[in-house]
Amino acid sequence: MNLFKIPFQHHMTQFQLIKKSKKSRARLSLLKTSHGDIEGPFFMPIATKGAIKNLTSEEVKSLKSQIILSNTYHLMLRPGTTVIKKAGGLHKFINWNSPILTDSGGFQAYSLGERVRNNLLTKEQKLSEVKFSEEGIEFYSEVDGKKIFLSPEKAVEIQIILGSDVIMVLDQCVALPCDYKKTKQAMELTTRWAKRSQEYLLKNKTKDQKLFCIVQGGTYKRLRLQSAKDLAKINFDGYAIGGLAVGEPRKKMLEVLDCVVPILPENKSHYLMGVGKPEEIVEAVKRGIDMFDCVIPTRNARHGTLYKFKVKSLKLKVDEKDFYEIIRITNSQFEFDLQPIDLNCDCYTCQNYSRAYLRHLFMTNESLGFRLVTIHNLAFYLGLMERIRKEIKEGVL
RNA sequence: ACGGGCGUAGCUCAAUGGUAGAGCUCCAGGUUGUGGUCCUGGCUGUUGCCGGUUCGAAUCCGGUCGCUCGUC
Repeated sequence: MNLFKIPFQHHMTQFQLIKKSKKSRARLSLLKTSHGDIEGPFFMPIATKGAIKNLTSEEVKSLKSQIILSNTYHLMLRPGTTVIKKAGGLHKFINWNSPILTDSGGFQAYSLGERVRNNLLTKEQKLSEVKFSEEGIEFYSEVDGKKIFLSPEKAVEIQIILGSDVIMVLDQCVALPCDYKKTKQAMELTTRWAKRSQEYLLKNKTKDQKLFCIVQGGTYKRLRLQSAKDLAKINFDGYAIGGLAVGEPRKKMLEVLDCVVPILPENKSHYLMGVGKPEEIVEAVKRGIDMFDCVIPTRNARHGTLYKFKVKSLKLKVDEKDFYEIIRITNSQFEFDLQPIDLNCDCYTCQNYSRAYLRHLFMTNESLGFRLVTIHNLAFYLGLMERIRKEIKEGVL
């Protein structure tokens, strides 16, 4: 019997702007969720299928990751919502008590479409097209080839069941280069889907689950502006920028941020999806972005590419892109190198293991190697965000 | 001592008379809301050595050196 059950309050402050930099558009923020508050700018490690590859939830927590990202599309295929519902939601299922953001599946449709277009699928995989319509997206399961239909409502419904703290709207991401007309259609469809998503969520949610919309429009400034304006008229909990870092020059990406971020609601989260390299993250923070996610630290770890700060000083000279370096651990120069990846890193890997040992683990294909360097790369990315927050606090960035 | 087998890239081996190759190693790149423990390139050769046959030899023949197995 819970007599003191507090009803969900829509009016509570969910996003707090702590500080605005005077040197750039960078900001310190606090995003409040029922699984805890998140200090921004922050980075979300990727747990597509409900796991940061090679790590336990406890390990990710001990790295001080404030939030992780999972994926609607992958989880609806396997294990399916029935299992997760029975487990009591995704948090309980994967033993992660902190916030979770779930991506909607729109990007997976785009990615699959690209693979079909470029003939990158293996013979066993079906060469079926991805079809976008007003109603939603039709594509085929990678698991058993079964036809799958994802509408904006369906995507939200699944994310409600997953229990994610931040729900992403279904969107249409276009492959670059893409002509103006097609880009415009995709952008407008994404906005209509965002409205439908919100209507569905407001009718069906029973607890604090935020909804983020997604700005589209390719590399056309006019379309990006229209997208941002249209979405800003609707009261979403956060504003994501999608469809970037998909092959366009970095300069283009920053130009889009320069024109879009200033017209997003100031008192809401700004999320740059899928980005990026360390220097890109810093540049985006300076343009007013609060949230990031990217596969780079975890995927590159598995491919033997490690990240290391070059300078001890907290000052990031990001314009010269010289504040970090890359180590390819399989290079023979590390065969006898008994020092840690980074002497100044306090991660579990650097405290206990040498480059020579990590190289040995990679050369012999021991899965422990993947675990240890994934831990380090995430420590690097999360440490980068910590430095960024500190520099904004100190008025440096 | 006799008989058989083998000798090709740093390593393991392909190529049976017609442009000397692969895998691993090594080196250099790449990876951006994970369908990826992956992808792209690059370096490396007096084919043990000497001679012969042939338009042409890693390949066939003779010799020689080395390794290996077997028999006495």
